[in-house]
Amino acid sequence: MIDIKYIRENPEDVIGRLAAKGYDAAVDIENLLGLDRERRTLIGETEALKAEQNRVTKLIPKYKKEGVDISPVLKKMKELSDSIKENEERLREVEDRFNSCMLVLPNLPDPDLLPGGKENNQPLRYFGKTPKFDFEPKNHVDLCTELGLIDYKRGVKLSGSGFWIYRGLGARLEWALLNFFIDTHLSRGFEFLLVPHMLGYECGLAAGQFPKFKNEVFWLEAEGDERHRFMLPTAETALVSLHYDEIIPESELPKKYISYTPCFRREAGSYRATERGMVRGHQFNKVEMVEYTLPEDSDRAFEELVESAENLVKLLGFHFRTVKLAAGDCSASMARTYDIEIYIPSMNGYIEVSSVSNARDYQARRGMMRTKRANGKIDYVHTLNGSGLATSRILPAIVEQNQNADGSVRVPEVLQKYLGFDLIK
RNA sequence: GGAGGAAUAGCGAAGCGGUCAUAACGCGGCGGUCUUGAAAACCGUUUGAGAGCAAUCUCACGGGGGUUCGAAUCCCUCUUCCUCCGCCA
Repeated sequence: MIDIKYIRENPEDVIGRLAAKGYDAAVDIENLLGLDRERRTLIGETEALKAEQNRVTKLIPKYKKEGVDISPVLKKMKELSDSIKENEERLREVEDRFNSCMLVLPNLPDPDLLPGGKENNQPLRYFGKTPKFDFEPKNHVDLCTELGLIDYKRGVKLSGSGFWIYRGLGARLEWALLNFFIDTHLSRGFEFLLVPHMLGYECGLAAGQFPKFKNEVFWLEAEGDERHRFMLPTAETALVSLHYDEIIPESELPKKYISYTPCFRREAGSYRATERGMVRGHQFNKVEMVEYTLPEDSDRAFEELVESAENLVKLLGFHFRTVKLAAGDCSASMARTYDIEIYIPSMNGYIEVSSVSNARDYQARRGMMRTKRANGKIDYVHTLNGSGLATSRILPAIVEQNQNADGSVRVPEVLQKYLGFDLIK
């Protein structure tokens, strides 16, 4: 959520910055400010009525004691009570509309981002060298199938399109990757959490994924179950809701968390050849990093998170690049995002393996996540998140970038201690 | 699944239709007095949200609704926790 006070005082700036995200907010903002005025007027009126009600209510027992006839007072009070109820009903209606307007407004992008979409993303730095092959390299789907790492057919048999099964060395490679990620994060001071894989609605709301992406997740329905639960689309949803409605003492910040979870997404997988295989599925494994910081520390924390993600890809020995996203390519909740993109030979291009973002106070406002300063002042915290990493694109990259002419695949050095061998054949 | 009980500030807990939510009382935290320092003792202080330039006002006793002039207190409903019984990997 954007600060309503900021919107009130700088509507032009808000409209301009959201335009950079490709979001035309002019009508929304005008509408919102109208509702805001209406809302505040109603609050003022209602509170004056309530103050009067409270004042007289305190006098009634006194009157009773003195034996005064209070029936005319009670009659007036009944009228007062009725008009308060009437006002409150109107207020609730206005506030409902106001809140839904507030909730759909995306976060403001940082001013230094280029406006526009993907085409304006800026690569910041490159690592490693483009792999060269003196043979015709195979794509990861063929490699994984031939080496028996992934069983695509039976995954589809069990659950339908968009699911696969890791088996044998493939399952071990997957597990080794996850352990490597977790161990590396642990050495950098993250706390490791294993969270529920199904979450209540308010988690998605705080993270900023709902109401917009309500239809992008898998909902669970059970007879007689009042609680609306969904399979989490990323551990970010859980980790960002961890401190929902809490005030964290300044001394406990920053909080640095990682979690491993499968991620469940409905997004219809593309059938383009370039996105075959495990690049986009309904379920994939990911280690997620989430950090809560003081507002003034979030820029530094952001650079650290980017570096944490880069470090993993670097240690795996990949050729990759880090890209600063244009405003329009950042997701709705985020003020800035850097993607780490890895080179996939069969696509002759880069695909995202990690996305690191700073939400600033956008998620904190939605989830009432605050900090109390040593001097007693209460501030919203900043939340940041980044994948560190999703395996579904790392494993294809490993088999493609590390393939040999005979169809075998070299195991990255950092994974060898988890697997106990250096070649998959 | 069945039967009971409970939810009040950081924690424990009192209040059970109005004069105790400016939330008693206790613990903890913070500041101070005393002390070479500490402990003890004593004194003070310690929830958050919203409206308003401000004075000030409003809201919150697990969530939501209702009864009433007035609800922490009565009623309905949901959630969570505890005790007992049943079932179960």
